[in-house]
Order: sequence, then C-alpha cells, then structure tokens
Amino acid sequence: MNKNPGFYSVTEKSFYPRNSIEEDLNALIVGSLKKNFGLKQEIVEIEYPSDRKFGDYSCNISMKLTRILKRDPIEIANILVEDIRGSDYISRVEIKRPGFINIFLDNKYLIDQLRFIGEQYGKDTVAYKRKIITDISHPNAAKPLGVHHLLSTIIGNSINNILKYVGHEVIRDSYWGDWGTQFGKLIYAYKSFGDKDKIKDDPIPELLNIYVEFHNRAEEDPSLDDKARYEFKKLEDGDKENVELWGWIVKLSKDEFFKLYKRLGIVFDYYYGESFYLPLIDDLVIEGKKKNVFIEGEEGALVVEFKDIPTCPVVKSDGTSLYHTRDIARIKYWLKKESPDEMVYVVDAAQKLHFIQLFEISKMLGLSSCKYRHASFGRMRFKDKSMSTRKGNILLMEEVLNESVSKAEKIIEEKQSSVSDKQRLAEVIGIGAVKYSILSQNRTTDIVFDWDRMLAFDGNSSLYIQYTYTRVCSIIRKSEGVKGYKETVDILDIERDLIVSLIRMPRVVLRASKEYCPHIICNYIYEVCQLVNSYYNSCHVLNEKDLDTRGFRVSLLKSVITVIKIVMDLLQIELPEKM
RNA sequence: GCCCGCGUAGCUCAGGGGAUAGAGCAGAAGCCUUCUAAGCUUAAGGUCGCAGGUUCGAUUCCUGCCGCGGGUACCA
Repeated sequence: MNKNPGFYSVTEKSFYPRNSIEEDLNALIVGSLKKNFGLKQEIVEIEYPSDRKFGDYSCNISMKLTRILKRDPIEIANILVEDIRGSDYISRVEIKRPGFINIFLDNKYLIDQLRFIGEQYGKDTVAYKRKIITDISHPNAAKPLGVHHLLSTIIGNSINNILKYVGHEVIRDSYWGDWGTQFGKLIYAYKSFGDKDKIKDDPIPELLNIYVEFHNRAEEDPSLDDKARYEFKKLEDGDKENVELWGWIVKLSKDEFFKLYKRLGIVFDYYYGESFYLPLIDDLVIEGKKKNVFIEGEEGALVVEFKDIPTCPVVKSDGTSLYHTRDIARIKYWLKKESPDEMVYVVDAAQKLHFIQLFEISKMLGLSSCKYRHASFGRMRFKDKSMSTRKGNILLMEEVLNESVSKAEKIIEEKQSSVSDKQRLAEVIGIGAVKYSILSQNRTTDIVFDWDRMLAFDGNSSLYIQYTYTRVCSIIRKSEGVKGYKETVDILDIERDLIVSLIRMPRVVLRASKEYCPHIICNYIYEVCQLVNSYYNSCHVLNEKDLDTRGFRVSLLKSVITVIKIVMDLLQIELPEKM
C-alpha cells in the first residue's frame, strides 16, 4: 500500500504511455523474462539514469530478480541483453555493476522521433480512460479570494488540464462555498451594524469588514455565535429576508470570483455551489438514519461514528446542515448523474480528516462505485501569524497578481523591451510568475508566504521558460527558406541530449496525471530549457554553413517550441513570442 | 493526550528502492563585432534531524526518539 494515495504502484497497468519507447522497451524485456525464465511479470521499471553516460534508459530488473531466481544479477542481465540487442532502434546495451542494464538508442532513430512531436504529442496516452469529477478552488462567498486560494485554484486547474490531456474525461465542477454558518454571521453583522450604501459601493472589502467586525465583537460576547447560528437556521428554513440577503451576497461574490478566474484563464463545466445540493439533504438524512449510519449524538445532533477516527456530526442540534452533509449530498448527486470512476478533491492538507470521514461515510451509505481521492497540498501561512480572514488583514489574491504584474512592468522597462503592447506582456509575465511559483513546488507541508518567492523572476521561474521560448521563436522567425535535412546528418551530443529530453515528455505528463502533481511538469520543462539555453549559447543555427545541419537545427528547435507550448498550456501559463 | 504530515547546502526547494544526492537564490571568478546577456560557463557550498531495522543496495520503506506544522463532533 502506498503512503500517498495519489501515487501509483509499479504493478499498476498503464504504467507507460501508449505507443511510447518505454512501452516498447518494457514489452521487449517482459518478453525476454517470459521466454528465458518463465516469469509472468507484466511491468519492469524503465528508468531515466541519473547520468546520461549510463544510457538513455536503464533497467534494474536483473537485480530485483536475484533473490527470486537465486542467480547472479550480471548473469541474468547477460541473458536479457541477448534479446534486447536485436532491436534496430537500440544502438548499444551495457551491463554495469551491480547489474544495471543500460540502453542507448540509435541516433537515426532519435532523429526520426522528431517527426512525431506535433501539437498532439503526449495526448491520450492513458490505457484506461476514466470519468473524473474534480473539486478545485472552493472559494467561499462570504469571504474574498485570498492569496491562499491560489494553491487549490492554480494547482487544481492544472490537474484538470493534465487529466484531460492524457485522455480522461474530466468534469470540472466548481463546488463553491455559498452556504454555511458563515452566512449566519454575515447576515447578523449586516443587520446589526452593516452599512448598506457602503457595501453597494465597494462590496467585497466592506463585506469583509463587517465579517471581521463580527469576529471582534464575538470575542467579547460569545453569545453572538449563537445569534449567527440562529440567522443561519432561519436562512436554511427559508426565511424570506435572509434568503434575499444571502442571494445578494452570493451574487456579489460570484461576480468577483469570475473576474479573477477569467484573469487566471480558469473555466468550469458546472458552477454548482453548496446550496445546490440542499434539496437533497432531507432524503439523505432519512436514508442515513434508516441505514443506521447517522445516529443520535449529543443534544439531538446526528453524527457518524467510526472505529478508528473521531466522530463526525452531520446534522447540528438545531437541525441545520454542515459541510459534510452537503458534501455527501453532492457525491450522491454526481454518482447518480454521471457514474464517475473517480472524484477528486484538490484541497489543503489541513482538511485531511474531513475527507477521510467523508469518504468513509460515503462507503457506509453504499456510495462505493467510485474512487475518492483527496489530492492534498500544503496550506499557505504567513510569517505574521495574524494574517487570516477573521482578523481582516488578509492578503487578497488580486493584490498579489497586481503586485507581480507591476514588478514585471519594471523589468520590461529596465530591459528596454521593444514589444509594442508592454501592458499585455507584463500581465503574461506577472501572472505566469505567480502561477509557476505555486505549481513548481510539491510540498504537503505548509508554505510560508514570501513576496520574493511568489514573484520570482530568476532561475527556476516562468520567466526563464518564457524567455527561452521567445529566443527560440526569434530564430524560427528568421529561418525562412531553411530547407530540411538528410537523416544521415551528424548531430552533437547536446542535440542528442535535447532529443532524448523531448521524447520523455509523454511519460512525464502521464506521471504528473497519475500523481496529480503539476510540479513534475515544471521540473521537466525547466530542465529542457536549461539544455536549450546552453545549446543556444554554444551553437549557432542561422550562421551554420552546412545546410543539413542548419536544417536539422531549425527542425529541432521547432520541436522544442512545440513541447514548451504543450506543457505550458497544461500549466495554464501563457507564452509571449517576443519580449 | 491521540491521529496525520514534514525535517535535504546559509536561504527557498527538487529527488520514482539504484550508480558520484541535484537546482535556484545569496556570495566568488569569467563570457556580448554572431540567432534577444531576462542568457551561458566555472569553482565553492551536505553527518539527507538522531538512532536502530529490512534489503544486493535506503535521502527514499519500517520502528523509536527529537523538532516544527496541522487536525481532533455541531466552522469550512
């Protein structure tokens, strides 16, 4: 059993992209294992060696089999290598102590692979397609989008893109928080000290103000929490005034969210908030009771008890619903409507217990036809611990984006860019930087917010990728009239390395899709760009005398552009052709 | 208390049981008469928290300890 439920195991089918080199190599070795040793193993690990001198691919199977076969790994490797050697696309196979099989691909074969790198490269590589419903971003209508929302929003959106690209059917449902006790607080605050005109003028900050004010007052007078719960109770019971107020607040928030989603390039297929599932809750409660899953708890609340994890309330003592209740209703709804294979929640790690409970309850209710996954990520914290919605000094998502764009503007000014639409370029660079800084890390630990890090424009950053892209675009623009090349063209080591990197892309993307980890793609494209920049510096393309070589170089760089485009699209980061 | 996660270079972080643990930033030394120097090259920087265990092989898996963070019934 894997530690992280998002991680695949080596026994899983569909381990390699369909029609990939890895799939071929795997079949070759698996066939040899069967022929020589009668083994039925279907997957062997084809690895990328730490150093290219150890081959383009390597396999460790002979060491893994030493105990099972009770033979020396070198001896096993020798037998396997006899079969591998015969393939025309492999130029050389080496055995290295303590038993690695290192495989080198033939140069002509590698050059030929460039043909396949087109707009669809690495697409639909998954062997078993699934229908997946995702929950990302989850903004809360009672509060503005803070910088911490960027994690689930940006990572989740990229996960949606990646899952789709490799061939899954993805239903992007924006399950957003438009219901819950926080509305009771907001409604109470509005009624007792809210200023309607102020809210109309500048809704989002003013709603936050009264929300914060409520918490300040509640600290002095804890009875306010009960009053807020009472307002929520009235709302859930359909009180006309409260429902109207709620609708108004939700509308204001929704407009705000959409504005930001548009700026980030994020779209959904459905926008069903929590309130959408309310009509299903009565039946759910009846069913839960009937199945003895929902049982009477303290003070008349309904709870679910488990063997090893804390008890979880599903209906409050005053009869109102909870986050869990609406979440279960949502699962019921979608299972009936779409029969998905999987439901994915891209939510921070602090909510782990919530999801363990939710998934467990779903199974107890018989909702087990689908696989549930909490793709968890770290929370964003601040050096100053008082940064929270309740305290009010929240850092808004929009502020961060604006700050990044204005930093980008300054850089564009410094570099004396000749681009005509500098504002547009600043937006592309600024937003890209924020996205990349979030996407490139894989921490389940909390992330401490840091401006320098969030707005990184050096080293492993989106700007580096974007700059590489524009440099290559520039060469391609000037390469008109450059002809093709003969397949016998001689290539340099660095060109060979570059091709080997490019053809790894399908597997990298597939792996990112299996682990729900976009950062794998960031690491990959950064490495590719490092190679490209190094190449750019050491070889000239357009001045190259040899026509074949020049043709090949242009063609190679076109493939580079294609790969950068595809993966940056998966990360939802725009690429400028000029900077 | 119990449960979960994390601890890798001065800082921020990659690292799929595999070969000499890698990047960026900061600091040091170089490279623009050639396709965008927003770049490239080189050197320096490590007890992979500590101690055991499993394994041909452990930064990676297991156990214990230490440190940090999160969660722990009517918040989401």
